[in-house]
Amino acid sequence: MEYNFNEIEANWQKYWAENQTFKAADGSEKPKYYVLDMFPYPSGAGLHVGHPLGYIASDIYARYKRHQGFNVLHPQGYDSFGLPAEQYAIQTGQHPAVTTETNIATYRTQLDKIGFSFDWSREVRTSSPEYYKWTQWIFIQLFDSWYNLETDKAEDVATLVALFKKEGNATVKAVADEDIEIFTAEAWKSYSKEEQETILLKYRLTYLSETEVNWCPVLGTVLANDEIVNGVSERGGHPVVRKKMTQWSMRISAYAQRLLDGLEKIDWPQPLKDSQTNWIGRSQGASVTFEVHTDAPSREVKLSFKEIEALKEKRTNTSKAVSLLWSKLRKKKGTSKFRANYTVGNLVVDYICFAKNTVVEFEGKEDEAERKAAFEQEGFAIIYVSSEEVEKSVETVVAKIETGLQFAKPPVKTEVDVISAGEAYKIEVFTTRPDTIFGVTFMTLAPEHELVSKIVTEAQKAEVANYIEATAKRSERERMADVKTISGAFTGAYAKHPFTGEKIQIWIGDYVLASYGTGAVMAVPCGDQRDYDFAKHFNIEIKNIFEDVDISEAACEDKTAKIANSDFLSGLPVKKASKLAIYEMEKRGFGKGKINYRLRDAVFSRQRYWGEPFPVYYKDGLPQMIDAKHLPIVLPEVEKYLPTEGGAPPLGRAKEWAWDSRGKKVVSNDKLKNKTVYPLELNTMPGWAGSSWYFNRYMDPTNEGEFVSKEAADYWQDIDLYIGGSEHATGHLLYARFWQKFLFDKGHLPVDEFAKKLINQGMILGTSAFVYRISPASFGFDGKKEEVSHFIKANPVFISNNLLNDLKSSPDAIKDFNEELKSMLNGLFDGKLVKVDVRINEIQSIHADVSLVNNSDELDVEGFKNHEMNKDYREAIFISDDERIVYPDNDAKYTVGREVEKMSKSKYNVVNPDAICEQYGADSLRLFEMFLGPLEQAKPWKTSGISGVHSFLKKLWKLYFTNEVFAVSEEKATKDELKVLHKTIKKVQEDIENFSFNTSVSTFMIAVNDLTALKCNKKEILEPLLVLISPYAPHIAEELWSQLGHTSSIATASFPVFEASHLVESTKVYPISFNGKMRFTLELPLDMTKEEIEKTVMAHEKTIAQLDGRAPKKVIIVPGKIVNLVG
RNA sequence: GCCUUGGUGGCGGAAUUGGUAGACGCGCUGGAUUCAAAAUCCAGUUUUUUCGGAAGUGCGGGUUCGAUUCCCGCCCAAGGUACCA
Repeated sequence: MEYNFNEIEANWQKYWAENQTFKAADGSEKPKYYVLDMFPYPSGAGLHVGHPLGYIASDIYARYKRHQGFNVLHPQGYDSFGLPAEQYAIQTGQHPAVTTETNIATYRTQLDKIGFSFDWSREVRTSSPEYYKWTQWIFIQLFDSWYNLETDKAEDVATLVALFKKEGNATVKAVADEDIEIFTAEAWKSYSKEEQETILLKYRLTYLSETEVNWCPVLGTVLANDEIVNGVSERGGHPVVRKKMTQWSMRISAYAQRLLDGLEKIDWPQPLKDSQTNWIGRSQGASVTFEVHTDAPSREVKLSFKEIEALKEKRTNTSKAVSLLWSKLRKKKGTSKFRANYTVGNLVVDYICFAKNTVVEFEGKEDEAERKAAFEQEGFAIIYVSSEEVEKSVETVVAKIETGLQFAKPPVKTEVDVISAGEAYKIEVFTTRPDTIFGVTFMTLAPEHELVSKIVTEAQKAEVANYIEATAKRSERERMADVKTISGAFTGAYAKHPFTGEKIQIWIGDYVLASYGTGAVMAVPCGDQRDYDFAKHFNIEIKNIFEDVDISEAACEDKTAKIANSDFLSGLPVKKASKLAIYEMEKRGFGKGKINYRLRDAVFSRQRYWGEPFPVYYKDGLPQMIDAKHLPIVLPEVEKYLPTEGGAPPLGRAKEWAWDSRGKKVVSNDKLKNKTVYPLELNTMPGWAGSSWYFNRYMDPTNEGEFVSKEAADYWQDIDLYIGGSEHATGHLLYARFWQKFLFDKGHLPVDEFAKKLINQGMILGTSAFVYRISPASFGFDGKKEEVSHFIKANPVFISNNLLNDLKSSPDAIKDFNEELKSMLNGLFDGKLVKVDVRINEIQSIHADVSLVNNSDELDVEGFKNHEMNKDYREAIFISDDERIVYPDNDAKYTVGREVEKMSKSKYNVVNPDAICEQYGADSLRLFEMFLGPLEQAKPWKTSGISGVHSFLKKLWKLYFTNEVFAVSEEKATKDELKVLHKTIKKVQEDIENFSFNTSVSTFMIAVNDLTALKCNKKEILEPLLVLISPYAPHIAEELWSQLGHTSSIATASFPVFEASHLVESTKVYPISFNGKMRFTLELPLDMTKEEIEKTVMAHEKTIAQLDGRAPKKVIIVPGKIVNLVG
């Protein structure tokens, strides 16, 4: 009987579908195992051989786990919202749902042909309303939650409101917007509902905000950072600009630390973990606040930091009163704002109010008279208070100060400006090197920094404005490409060094990014190369604060250098100095330890049609959630899929897109004039919304009451093995982890990481084929110009790859070839050709369809000429390797050039799995894809190799047949046969568990070769062999299994058990090596002692020959392994 | 630049904790079978060689009786990331 794979495979695929062989049972007694592939986006192009690679691997694992007795969940579905269907809709008017449906059908047919053991009863599609109902529900949950840093998890907004009611927001530790104002419980209660809502929006895990987004005008939508490559859109390569828009955002930054920590407990590939780690970008350091002087201050501090400290120490024993009074004064705002411990001249005042030019001093200092004179000279009024009166009644003292202030003069502006501290600006910076604070010699702000316009001096205004304009003009892309050029402008303003009080110039420069940290840096030129370059370029002071380090050429970024010239930090190593610096900053109130993350909140709005609608309507400009029981809010119909003329998203075209809050349903826009009808959100959700939780839906795919039931989630828990591409590292895989953690926090899921183990399958690359066209300019014709160009156009000349390589190798070869070619072509061109001058660098490479090339790289020339994409080459002339013109009736061969590239339609290197299944069978395809190489590695596809695995299957088949008749013997297996079987069991089991599928294919080949050589047809061997092979080649295994007389699927058989006893040997073929090099082998009994081995080896003739009379210095014998003689 | 992964025949790739480098397959060469082709089977296939052997896993060192494997320094390729303070 023939191995008729087409028939066998079709039969078994039908059997599996009809019998639901791979349906996963809920709540089974068996242990669970969840194997998942990243679900595909069903594109119009269908599958190519690269797509199933991961699916085959996971299928092998799933089938293996079933043989091991696990209840395996191995589902599949479609990530069916997406841009291509929408763009197709824009071009053709075809509804994306229709396109998607068609594409899914194609995918399903293709997938079915490969024989996957998917449980299709659990299929999900992100674009189906039954599914996105729950995506919308999760969105509402996020809206209803805030992140409590106290408990370090997401909580219901109700708990936040309760806190506000009780104690205001000063004590609440939450991840929230930056611009939160502090309010008391009373204030909260007094706010209107709208005001309260506006405040709450700043705390919610999904929130509306005016965000600068990546707007792509051509696509008419916002793009995520990972959708932009080199400054242009990933899809289509269109330009991208920054634009401010009101958008939904996800507060993923709240989870930055937990996303980082979680990586430690999951078994994911290191490169993937690393890219998530980099993406989150945690850096530890300090945030430091610098005060700004808008011009050179007259009251420049002349004291060193130590002196100031000494002065403070000297103050009379009033600390209790001092702090008590400060606790009241510090709360004052506006023109009666006070500062403590500020310096005026050489003195440290107790409190100072710059707006009113008044100082408040405690009585009883020994140098009181001196101080009084000094303050008055500087133009300050003085209010004296005593410790006793403060301790008696601090309120009275505050009242007294307030009265005093009323009579105080406003500050006099003198020629040299005073510190305008009443309107003092503060610049907050983030640094990872607080230890280098004494090396700060200037500050740099991003040109977009909001303070720039406020602090710039008159004199510098023009220059700064020019610079800002120049940088704004340059696109993000240009700025990135041009890293070398140093540019910047001086603002004219100065900051005060918080420790030394020294004047520090404030610059702006585009090397500082507005989007990272605070958009401002403290520049330490001696310790940071960019600051160093900037300082050198603009001639700014570079202060060396490192011990014994030469910084005349470059900054010292070495973290082992000791700090010097840094007051109290001098002599300390980096780590200690950092800690101490932070400690001091915190003590003095201008800085604190801080952890900064690069991870930004994720923009969640897309101006597209084909995505999940938001369950949101707007009332008085504030977003309102639609109650969960009215979900799903179904995507409305539109007549066109483009943005509206007014620039609103496509949903702005929908006629039925308003929410009737009384009727609780979506109604026509006409009803908007009614009081209870409100406009619905026009944006849709991004592609990652649906894919961030789908793995949980497979656990309970048809549940209408919950996104997943508690029982299902408790049973299935998480994915045990997740297989997919590494391109999702910072997109899908990060967002999905975020949602999982959120849903875990809210008690909806039992685990906070969704996939225990993840494997990235490598990409299968295409092997493109090239033909080489000689440039038309190489030919000279005798005739009119038009005739010439016509000739060249009609008759392109191609030379073969081998010929091209010959020509490349020597200039003489080209000369000869020119003559040869001229005479050859003149035969065709009636002698009109007068000149041939081939230039190698002008030869054009053109992709040829790989299906036209055979295994020896020879092109089907006629096929190429008739290919639908090669209309211009119908009359082309092909020159073969041996310099002949290729005709169908001669045997001249044209070889193509080969290059490995990404598989893509435009490169004509796509190989379709259907054709392979048709020609060799699905089992061959499956084996071959695994045999290509290690799963995680990128590897080129070469169809030629498939014959190897195909003939292996034929050999396997033959083992079960004698003279074309199925014949398996019941006889007992021999020792040798059992050895082959058990060697195979051991190796295959190890390989599967290590995901080393390529090596198990060769193990099967060895086994079948060995058994063929042994002429083995024993059931005892051949039956378990089928179970071993069935995960890889399930169709042939099922067929032979049933021929053996089994009535149930081989999927129910248990995996053969390895018995070591079959592999026990009595002898060992020892490699005998000399100085570590194997020279010959010697078979010796394993029970020989070291001494006996040495004696036998030394007596051997080859040993004597090798040693050539010398005695070995040393003899190393590892029994059972090796003998090594050292000479 | 930084991070990660890799570098082994003509090609895809094996080599489990340091112990016979090149398994298995493709391709190629020769042979058998055939009217012929396909299919199938057999032998050979790292390089070099004076046919004894010798060299050999990107390069240069090191540890070891012994290194593709471990350590140090470099080169190259692929992927990620980027004025990240």
